Amino acid sequence: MGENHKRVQYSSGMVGLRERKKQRTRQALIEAALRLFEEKGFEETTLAEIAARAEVSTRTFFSYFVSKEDVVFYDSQSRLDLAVAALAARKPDESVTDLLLRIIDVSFDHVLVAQDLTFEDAALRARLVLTEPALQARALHLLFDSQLKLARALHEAFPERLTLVESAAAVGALIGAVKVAVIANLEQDHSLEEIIDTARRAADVALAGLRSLG
Amino acid sequence: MGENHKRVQYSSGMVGLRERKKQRTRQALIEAALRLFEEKGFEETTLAEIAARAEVSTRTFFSYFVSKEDVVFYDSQSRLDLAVAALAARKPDESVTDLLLRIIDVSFDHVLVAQDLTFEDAALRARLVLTEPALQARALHLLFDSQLKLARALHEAFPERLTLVESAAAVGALIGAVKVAVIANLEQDHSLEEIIDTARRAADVALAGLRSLG
DNA sequence: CCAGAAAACCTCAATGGATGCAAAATTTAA
DNA sequence: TTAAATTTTGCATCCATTGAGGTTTTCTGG
Repeated sequence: MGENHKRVQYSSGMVGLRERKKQRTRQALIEAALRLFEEKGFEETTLAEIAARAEVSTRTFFSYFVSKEDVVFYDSQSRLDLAVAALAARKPDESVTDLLLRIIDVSFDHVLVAQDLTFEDAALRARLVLTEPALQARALHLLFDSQLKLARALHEAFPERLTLVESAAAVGALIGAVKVAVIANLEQDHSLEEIIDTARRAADVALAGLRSLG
Repeated sequence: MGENHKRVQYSSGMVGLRERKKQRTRQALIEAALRLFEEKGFEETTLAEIAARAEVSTRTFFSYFVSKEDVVFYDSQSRLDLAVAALAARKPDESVTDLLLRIIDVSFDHVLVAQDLTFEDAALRARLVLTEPALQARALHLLFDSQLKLARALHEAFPERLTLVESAAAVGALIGAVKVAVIANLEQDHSLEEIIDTARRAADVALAGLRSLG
């Protein structure tokens, strides 16, 4: 048994073993948590159980997620990044409303393809968020933060055309309309297509007013 | 010492001793909590301290409020009632947008006069909610619930004119616009008048679109 | 291959919010 | 005055979250 442990040379873009292990631990925690939430519910699952299934100590959980709720929203950051990127990549001739519509579309696409990480967790997450008050509160908080960041980004994208207040009002109106409409309607319809349709109708209501902004 | 303990006769509308004591305990808990949050911050205040200052047991706190955060929002229910009442008391000729504007106004008036319960707690509460993440999450959750209820009430007020989705979109757009705009702007201005002005401008942006609903 | 240095992990202990339960105190109604 | 109904209280307990200190693993430069 000889030389099979040559020194690894890290070229740019290459990640070391440490980093890879971290990603694996993170994934293990996410999967463990989601499976357990699915099997026995959010409240009924303890952190000790999650950590045990992921084979780490309870303490370690908190170096990956700030709270038990947070593990459910593991991809919220990348989602926001996506929206902000869509905003930054605007075409010079694009109107504000077109841009906003495109952001809505990009977000929905993201839900549909779920490139980010595996599973059909989208449905599970939706069920959990709709069911568990703690998760609902966390979701609203994250969404709100995203709105603020989007509003600032929008204002910076159109500094001459939109004031900060107008940007915030636009983002708030659009997302607020979609959010409340979708949730209010959620007890009736079920298919993803219907939900997306509801969202679009709500967005239209909100956007009609935003067109006056130019 | 003789007869100074005659039996109290309860006439209609009169509340018994039990009920009055409950109200007093509730008030004591609210005041104790707010004072302590003001003095040492939300996180730094323990339930034991709140209960001690209100002169009840720690356990009793939880028969009045479901959580530590909840004390801060002691009047959220009556606020919602107010808005729903304003909605129910619509004039037959009033348009949807006028009605929505009136609800916004009613809510602001409520902040300004604070008839409900005492103090200039409004400012303290605003500071706390803006500062403490736990309170912010709770506030967003309560606000969201209110929006859903308002949306349903609006739909029932105009069953022929607005679908549930349209009602929800309208409420979500209006409140979403106001909320995000006010918060986004909060770092700059300070006076209550400026804030209300910001809110009105945001409401205008959202309302412009809602007019298309009739 | 080896010796730090740095990063991740682990164990242990403590804090504090929240809940269930049964006994004790208080208020109401008869 | 007494019994029923309601509140309050004193535990006991659960569990999320955090801090401290020590151990293992990975990385980096000889």
